[in-house]
Amino acid sequence: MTETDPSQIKGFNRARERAARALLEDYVEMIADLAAEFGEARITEIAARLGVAHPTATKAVARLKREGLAVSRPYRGVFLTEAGEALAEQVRARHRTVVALLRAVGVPEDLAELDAEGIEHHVSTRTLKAFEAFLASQGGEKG
Amino acid sequence: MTETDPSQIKGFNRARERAARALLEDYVEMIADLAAEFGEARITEIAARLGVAHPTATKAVARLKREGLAVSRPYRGVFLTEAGEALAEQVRARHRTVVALLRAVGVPEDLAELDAEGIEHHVSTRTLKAFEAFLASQGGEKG
DNA sequence: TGCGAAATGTAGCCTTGGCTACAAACTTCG
DNA sequence: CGAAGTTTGTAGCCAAGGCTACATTTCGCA
Ligand SMILES: [Mn+2]
Ligand SMILES: [Mn+2]
Ligand SMILES: [Mn+2]
Ligand SMILES: [Mn+2]
Repeated sequence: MTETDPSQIKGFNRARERAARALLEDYVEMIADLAAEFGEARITEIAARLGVAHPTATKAVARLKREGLAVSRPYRGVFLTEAGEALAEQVRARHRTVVALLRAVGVPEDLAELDAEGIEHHVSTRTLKAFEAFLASQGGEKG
Repeated sequence: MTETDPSQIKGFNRARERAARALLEDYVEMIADLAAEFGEARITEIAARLGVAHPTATKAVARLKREGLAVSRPYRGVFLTEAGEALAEQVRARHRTVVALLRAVGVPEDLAELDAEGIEHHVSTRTLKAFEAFLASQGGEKG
């Protein structure tokens, strides 16, 4: 009896892994936003928009660099590598889809945006596909 | 120009706060499960089901005790306080609703269960209400 | 041009949440 | 009843992600 359910463990482990990646994803997305707006992402601006102190942003960017997602030189802006750009695009698309799904099931826009910031990091690729299919069916039905 | 959007900061801050609570919530839910099944929750069993080493579970339980959610004596089982029970019930209900919503928009059952383990912690009360309303409307429509 | 303000870097601290290794207590059973 | 096995506790390590305080560099402008 009482065999520990492996799929339950899997769920917890996955949630932990995704939580660990969440920060990286938000930084990458933010850097892409700033690059689009100003041509470069400055540490101070990244920190301000994420609501953290600047040394916190510096540490996170160091981690991005270590993982090959960004590059930077001292006292200069931060730039995404190709891998970083690709991740940013994926993250941004997922964010949009999650917000759209929340809206589609009746969550008010402001709240959808707030909750999506956390939810998005736990939505797997296949679940995202399901969201897209659902949205397509809804869109077609009602216009 | 370029005023930092306060609602965006709010979203990131909220996601961070919720991520910090996620672990506590999973422990409380697990302890409630084990209490229902065995009458008490042992450290070894908690650790096994969450997929962590036992000292990790011990530390987390210490935090639960510090926050008034659980009690325990050395070499004995862990028990929830009234506050802990209340949180467990709330967490369990939210978990069910999140899974149901994912299923309702077309996510396969196994995947819904896996993704819900992470998503649930970022669903606010009002968003949960919206999910329930959506599910009720779906259920009524099709039976 | 150069000085003051702003941005960035760096040092060092804290908490959380992982881990391994080992010590101590409890339980089971011969 | 006591030895062996199981469970729990404890010590100590690590990385991530927060922070403040202070040093240094860059930038804007008088
Ligand atoms: Mn996010
Ligand atoms: Mn996002
Ligand atoms: Mn969970
Ligand atoms: Mn859960």
